[in-house]
Amino acid sequence: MTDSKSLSTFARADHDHGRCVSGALAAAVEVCERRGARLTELRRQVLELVWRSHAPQGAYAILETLKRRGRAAAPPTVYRALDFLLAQGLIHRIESFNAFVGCSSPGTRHSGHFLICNGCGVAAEVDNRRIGAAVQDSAAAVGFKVERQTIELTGLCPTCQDAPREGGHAD
Amino acid sequence: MTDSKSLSTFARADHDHGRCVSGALAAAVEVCERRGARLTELRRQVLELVWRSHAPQGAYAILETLKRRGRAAAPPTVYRALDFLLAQGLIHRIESFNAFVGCSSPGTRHSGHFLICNGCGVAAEVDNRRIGAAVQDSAAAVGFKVERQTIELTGLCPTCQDAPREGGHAD
DNA sequence: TGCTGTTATGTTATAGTATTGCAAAAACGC
DNA sequence: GCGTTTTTGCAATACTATAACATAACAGCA
Repeated sequence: MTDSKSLSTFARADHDHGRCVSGALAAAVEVCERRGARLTELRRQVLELVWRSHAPQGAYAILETLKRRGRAAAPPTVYRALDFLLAQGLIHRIESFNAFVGCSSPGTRHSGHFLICNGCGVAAEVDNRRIGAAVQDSAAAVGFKVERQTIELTGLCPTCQDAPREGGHAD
Repeated sequence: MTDSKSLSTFARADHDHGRCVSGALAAAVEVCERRGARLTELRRQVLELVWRSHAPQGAYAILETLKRRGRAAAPPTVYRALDFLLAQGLIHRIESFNAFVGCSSPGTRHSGHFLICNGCGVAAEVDNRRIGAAVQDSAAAVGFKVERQTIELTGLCPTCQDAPREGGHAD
């Protein structure tokens, strides 16, 4: 009996990740189209790299990969693309890791709450009304007006609890 | 009708901050004594500087102030002192600001949840059972074992809502 | 007191993360 | 096509954090 919903459950290593990526790209095209925002080739590539894994990716890791793929780039190039994607709600920033992860339900209204596994590095986005309600309540009690929520829970996912040494970092 | 408790409400600019500082230092002495941890002069100074304001302080700001007070220091000096204070639960790290703030109830069991004002920069620590419960619940629903919580809500404190342009950053 | 193991601090260098400022190029509206 | 706006390229620099090794301070004890 819970009203929590896992938007992207902890993916097993053997899941078909290609579908995650293509789904995310398709959703991004759709969202940007609807808003008249320009999903340029660079931005599309960066989004794809963020989605490379369910583990949050650092900006410089993305930069390196871009370069290896033949696209000359400097830090601002990547950060600007990331800023765009953040603004469109296509990715989230994980503050406690200085890294970025794909949004599992772009276009819908939600504040990202994350479960991040210390074993495999995967970040799962959850949407739980009770968290949002408790948070709003707590803030309202002291007259605080919330603009942005950063809720990041680190720990161990089910798989890594069972096999603490086998999880391996999902890169 | 709420079970939330503000550990350090949004302090008015005119509050007697000296009492905040001396109280925090006294509590730190007591906590360290009890645990056989060594609150050295350097660590005491750094703790005092973290408590300089209710706005989170960056490591390099602390470093600069230390230097200006005649204590030669390099980054590792400050970071090591901060690590010690974190380990003793005397300060908290605000991930979304890369900064540190004094713990308002050192020695007691709690996971720091913060309300951070974009106007004056002040961070207030709140302890709300419902947030903790909702969070645990949400994690348990997918079999996740939480080790650490990062909960940071940014927005506007009551004062800065009333006078959006007068708040001024509390340094 | 002096020895010794441990903890804390000093110091230099470097790694990692992010932004500023300005110039060139591409896309858009007309 | 032409002027405007947006995006990207590029170089420099700012900000945040740690590694590695040397020295100093401290605690317990012979």
